[in-house]
Amino acid sequence: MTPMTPARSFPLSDSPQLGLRERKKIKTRTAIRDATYALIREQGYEATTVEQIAERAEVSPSTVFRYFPTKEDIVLTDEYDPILVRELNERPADEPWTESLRHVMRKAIAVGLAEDPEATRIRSQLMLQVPAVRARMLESMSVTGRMLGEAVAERSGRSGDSLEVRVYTMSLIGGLTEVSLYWAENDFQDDFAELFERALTVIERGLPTKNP
Amino acid sequence: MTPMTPARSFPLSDSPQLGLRERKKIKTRTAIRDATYALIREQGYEATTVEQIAERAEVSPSTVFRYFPTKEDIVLTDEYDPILVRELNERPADEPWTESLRHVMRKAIAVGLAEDPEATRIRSQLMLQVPAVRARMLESMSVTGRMLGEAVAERSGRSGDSLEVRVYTMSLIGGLTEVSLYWAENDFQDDFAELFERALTVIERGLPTKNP
DNA sequence: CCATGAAATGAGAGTAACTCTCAAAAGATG
DNA sequence: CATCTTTTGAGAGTTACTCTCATTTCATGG
Repeated sequence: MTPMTPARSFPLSDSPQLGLRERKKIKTRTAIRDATYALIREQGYEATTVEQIAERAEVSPSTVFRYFPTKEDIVLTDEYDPILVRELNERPADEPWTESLRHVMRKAIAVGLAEDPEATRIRSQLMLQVPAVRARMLESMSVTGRMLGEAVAERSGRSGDSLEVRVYTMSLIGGLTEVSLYWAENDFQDDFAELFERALTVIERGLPTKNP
Repeated sequence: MTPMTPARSFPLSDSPQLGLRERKKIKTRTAIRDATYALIREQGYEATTVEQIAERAEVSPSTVFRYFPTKEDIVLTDEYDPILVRELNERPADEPWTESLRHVMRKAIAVGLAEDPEATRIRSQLMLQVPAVRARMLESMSVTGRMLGEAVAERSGRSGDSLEVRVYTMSLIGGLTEVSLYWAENDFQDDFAELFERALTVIERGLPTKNP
């Protein structure tokens, strides 16, 4: 659920019994991300260079690239996909899986919006304005799609590699991405959850013809 | 329908009463594309530099960038989107528009496969292997989606900007993109048109649950 | 057929995202 | 504290892409 989940790494205040090394890694990771968001807010995406990001995050440019393969990824990457899938697997097994999906997505959206609304908004905005970001976003959505596909497959008694499952999940993802775009285009004025419900309805039931 | 349409420019043997200038432009355009396809076939995508492309096409690197904004676009761009939309608009107005879509897509696929099967295959392959290409492909599909959306909107008595139309077309596009990927992954052994039909069915009717 | 204007091209310099390599720094471990 | 491993920084190199300007190439009217 890349577009509406927050950017932060994990639990961040409580870092359990991880070694100092691991904790530092998490810290630089979020430092880089925070620096990036700040700079983008100030100057926009294109004007922000990786060198500037490195400077503000107080690391070397090399390190930035070690943590994020591309500049777009700094903005886009999150760690919520596995959580999302786990959540889906925990739904009661006899629930129709479209309904499960609905629940899980709804929850993901709620959490994302609550936990880091700014990041969520910045992401959607960039998705709208910067083609490279949008492209990469779709790409990463397709990864999410594959994970969902696995879960869906299990439930629906098909293989995750089957054409049917893949087409279905990707069409789902494609549709939902469009919701984010629509939301951003209208300056975040609509209620995201409601847009999402409408979208799900369309995807499930198709587009009723108004003039037959 | 970017992924399954050929790369060639227009009519190419018969260049009507276009000025010499226009004809030359078309020629360099296809020269660049042909050079690119050839080099990719020989060395792969990453290993092929724009400089090499320019050299083989006998133009300067500057010119390559004048014709195609990015390297990925050389592979991906086609001029069939408007044709596709026109075709859609020419379907009988009383035909259910899902049926119209079906017809039009089917035709696009047939034409694309017939006219330039190699380009079609190379594209799908690159989409599979090169993330940058796949990303850009999805991006360009979303443009196609918007055009389709306009047409669909007119038919279904909604605005092309409505959330419903946008979600619907993007989910359609997303699903169909997945068909190309699936096809490429399985080494083009399946019958594309048949895969496409199966995908449309899933999109229209949803995924029937096998174990309720 | 040539002169003038407009458009396309090439050459070259510049930027910024990435990649690779290697030596120095910092955390883990006994 | 000594050693081993992982992480970092520095720097050089590649390549996609941008901009500018002089030169060439086509279009056009006389």
